[in-house]
Amino acid sequence: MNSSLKLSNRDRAVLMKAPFLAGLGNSALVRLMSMMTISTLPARKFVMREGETADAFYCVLNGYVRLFRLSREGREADIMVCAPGETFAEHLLFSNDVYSCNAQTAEPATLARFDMQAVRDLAQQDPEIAKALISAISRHLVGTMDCIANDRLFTAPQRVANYILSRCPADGSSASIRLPFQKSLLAGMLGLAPEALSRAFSSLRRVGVTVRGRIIQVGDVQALRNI
Amino acid sequence: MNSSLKLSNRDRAVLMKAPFLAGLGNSALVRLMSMMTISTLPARKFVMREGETADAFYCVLNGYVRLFRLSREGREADIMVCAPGETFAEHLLFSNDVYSCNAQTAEPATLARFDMQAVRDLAQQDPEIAKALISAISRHLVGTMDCIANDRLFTAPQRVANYILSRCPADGSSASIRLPFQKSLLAGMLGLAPEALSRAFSSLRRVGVTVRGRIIQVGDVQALRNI
DNA sequence: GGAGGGATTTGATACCGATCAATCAAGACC
DNA sequence: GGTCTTGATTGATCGGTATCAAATCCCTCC
Repeated sequence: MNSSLKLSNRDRAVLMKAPFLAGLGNSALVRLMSMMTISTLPARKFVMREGETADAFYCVLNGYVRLFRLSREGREADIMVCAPGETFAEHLLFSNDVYSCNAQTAEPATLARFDMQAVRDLAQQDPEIAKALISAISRHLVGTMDCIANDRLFTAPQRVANYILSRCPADGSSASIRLPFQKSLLAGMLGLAPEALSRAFSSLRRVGVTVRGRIIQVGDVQALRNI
Repeated sequence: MNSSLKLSNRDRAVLMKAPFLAGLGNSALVRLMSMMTISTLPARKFVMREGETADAFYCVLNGYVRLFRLSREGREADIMVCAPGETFAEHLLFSNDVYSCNAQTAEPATLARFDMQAVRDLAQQDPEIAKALISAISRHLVGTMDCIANDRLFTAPQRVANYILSRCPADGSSASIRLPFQKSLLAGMLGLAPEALSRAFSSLRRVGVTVRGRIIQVGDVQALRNI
């Protein structure tokens, strides 16, 4: 792990466009950015562990981070996957608690780390930052509620179709998208074993979905909506 | 539906202890309470519907409210059940959006209604209220994350055992609890069909769980933890 | 461009929970 | 207290997904 205070231009651009920071004025932005630290991590590196005291939250600048919980027998359940621009664990800011899940990089990743105590103090003073926090946490809540509904309402092929559609341009009859990560990560996001994801893809062939490596081609977007 | 500005003493006590309001100082409290409206609703009454513009959020004062989403075929998936003292839909405060799920009273209920625009204005001025919102939304996020992990890690009997344990005093070898609502509501909360809940209860008999009506008796709390 | 190794796919099987149908218990209401 | 409606249980069956094992693919690194 390499830790520094300096941002690459690419990472800086991601950070400035991150939902958490995007709406902020210059002074709030400077104050937040002056207290953060940047670190570059290898794949499969733990960023936080269930039960540790929650003294920081993070913003993903590059790569993907997987939040998951472990059962007693060691089985893993993904709770959320964070893409570049997304924050995680910021909802523990005012709870003075421990992390309730593990976070692990799914691939080499760059993260910005924010000290809880420092941001807590800022948020108390600056209503703009408080609002940014509300927005970020609200966004996550919407995501997890969607996730519960998807898990409970839809089968594996339907969840996969929903995911593909969410990454397709809304218009057009055919589309081609590229997965930004491994299929096993997508499987976890959708609450599936990798084998089940694979079978779901192949069952979508009959509605015109072709998969080769990370490339997914959709023959008829509208047909996919009806699955 | 009966709408009024007046609170019963009982409802007032619930409101004052609600996590959302509990930490507030007197002036914030007065301002919030002066803008809310109280309504008493019969069972199975819709409070909000998926797709409607989100112009209010609510705090449950009495009864239970079920948040759920519908599939195209009309199947329902519960996303969250709100008990007295809990708020819902407050996470849409800064998103200017539509409700993303339906809310229905599970039994006769009393709710406090807060106008989004009015609270939004208050939250911008009063950091105390902003903090209360962060806490309320964060609490919900923790709940939904737990829900995802439970769904994905545990079988029906395990989820039921977890629920029972969450309502048992931590110490003691035996315990007796009373469900505060119908079993069908509990089934929905746990992502189960009512039949599956029933079977889960009966499978827990062999670890000393006895169910009669709404009364659940646990012979050995520790044994239940190992399931 | 080719080898090596991890990721993905495919097949066989088992388990879990949904669904449908029928019975049973329990409140609610008069 | 008896009827009547609604909620809960039980049984039988089916579909969906996990799991384990083996084969294959793809990507990365040289």
